[in-house]
Amino acid sequence: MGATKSHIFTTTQNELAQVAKVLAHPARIAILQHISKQEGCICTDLVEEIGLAQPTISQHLNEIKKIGLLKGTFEGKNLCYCIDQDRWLELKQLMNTFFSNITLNCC
Amino acid sequence: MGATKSHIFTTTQNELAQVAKVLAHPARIAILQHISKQEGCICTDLVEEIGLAQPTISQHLNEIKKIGLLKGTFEGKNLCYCIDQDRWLELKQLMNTFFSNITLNCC
DNA sequence: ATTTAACATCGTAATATTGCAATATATAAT
DNA sequence: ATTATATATTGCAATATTACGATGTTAAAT
Repeated sequence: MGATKSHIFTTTQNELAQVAKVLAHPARIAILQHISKQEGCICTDLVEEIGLAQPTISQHLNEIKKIGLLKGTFEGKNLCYCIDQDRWLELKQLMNTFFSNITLNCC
Repeated sequence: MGATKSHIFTTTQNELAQVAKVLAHPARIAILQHISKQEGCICTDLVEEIGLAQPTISQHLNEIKKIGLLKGTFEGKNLCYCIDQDRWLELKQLMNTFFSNITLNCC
């Protein structure tokens, strides 16, 4: 025991939870907001901006990447990437649908 | 180390992450969806519906309660509660604002 | 007053997350 | 080729989450 029992839930329920999990850390919220503030792709020092150690930032970026939210060049000296528009709108839609489908017919 | 460094982030960033954290489990998504399907307040067997043990469900309900999303009677034999409308709309708004404020000006 | 039913709490095991130092890798610059 | 710089990976410690059995609590029913 201790692990989430994903198999007893629907695909959508698991998907929603997975997206929420990525957003469930202030560092990842901050990273997304910071990328969004940039003009184009981000190539600057996210480590200084956020205030966590480099491996920690790298780890958080990986979580965001896992759900397909980042695209760009990931090799070489300068990492240049940005938010994947299509995926972002997809997830925004998913969240919005969830929030809208909860009907409040009580109290 | 191992604990989230909340103090280096803004109130909004922490708040968003906290809300997302509550949604970051399929059981809690399922619970919210199930309450929403009911006509009025929920007084039925959530344990059977979801398929997790009673203490586990109780724990998840507590997480949802912590961010003020449930209201109703919590004492006695029959637990009757529902989603707090004002709070729900507040959180929906918070999430929506976050998603809308991320601008996609790249690639 | 006892029993029963519904839910909460406690204790604990399994697993996941967070964070960072150390180290590896990969490219650009010299 | 060597050095410098940027990011990834590894390994590990601290903490948090998930799940449930056992037990406690509360109130209605008998």
